[in-house]
Amino acid sequence: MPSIDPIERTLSRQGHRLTGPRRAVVDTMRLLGNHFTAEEVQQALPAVGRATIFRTMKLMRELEMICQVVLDDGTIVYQLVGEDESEHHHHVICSDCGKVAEFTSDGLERLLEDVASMTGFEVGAHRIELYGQCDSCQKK
Amino acid sequence: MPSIDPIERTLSRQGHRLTGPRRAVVDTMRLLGNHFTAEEVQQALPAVGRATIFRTMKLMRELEMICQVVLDDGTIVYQLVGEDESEHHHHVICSDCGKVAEFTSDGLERLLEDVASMTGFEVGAHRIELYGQCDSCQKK
DNA sequence: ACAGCATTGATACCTAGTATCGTTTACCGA
DNA sequence: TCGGTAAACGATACTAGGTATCAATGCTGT
Repeated sequence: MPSIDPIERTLSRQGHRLTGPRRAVVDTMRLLGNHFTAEEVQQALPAVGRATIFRTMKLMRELEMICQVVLDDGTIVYQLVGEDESEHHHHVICSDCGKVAEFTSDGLERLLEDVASMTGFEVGAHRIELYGQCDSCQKK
Repeated sequence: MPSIDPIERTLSRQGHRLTGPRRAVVDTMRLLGNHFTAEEVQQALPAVGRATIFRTMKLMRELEMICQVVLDDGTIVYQLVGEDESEHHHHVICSDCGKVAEFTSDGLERLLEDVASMTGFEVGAHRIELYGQCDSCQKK
């Protein structure tokens, strides 16, 4: 009996069990909105064990259901990935409110190829994060 | 009586004391070569307190004498910044041997400006790290 | 409906770093 | 060169974010 929920569907289709704690974690992430820390998820779910929260988040990261974002001060937040936007993308992060936005850029990818060949590296992955002020924080 | 060492010179010119532990940390970093973790510095200097290692490394980061590099698995290494290459740059990291190389790219900077205006963000800082195989690891 | 294995919670542990605090020491000025 | 003093020190305890262990629980295919 596949659930209607796309995240839960993907989990079970990938051979993972659909347990109460997992559903709770997914629901909580949606409640928390744009971005959240592991600790926020944890505090919202005192009934779920700490290890389970981290295990579930790790699983979701592996299945690319959430992505990890490193803020400029080094703290780590996560964001749910929508079905449509699951393609390769990067993040712009507001240093004031912490809001995380996404962007894609073909130009960027091409430029990275150039850099790769210049340095003699064969580049497989990258981490790109931009920090600044979102438009609403600029207005304040 | 300014010392001949450029790093030590900068330290004292910026109003910081030139202590034994600080000299030891700087020397050790040079011995460790291309890149090193805080733990490696620590283990090479059992006589120096753990807190002092981290305090010194934090200070050096603030004075931009070393830069922090996040590896693809999340571990953090550091690299001494040469006097000449102290300008804005990014890192290419070998996933096999951990070697850290640097690059600069005006094109990249320009592209990031574009992305910024597209998303409505005013971007102040960024974190860019490329992961791959360096030429010598490719040959193996 | 039930066996079996994935998953769980509790707990201990880990890495990377910061805070506190009483002691030591580099440095500047006399 | 000799203090006085604030900066820096080591030891220690603590934090954040995450992993390892292991016995108990509970999904799920048949």
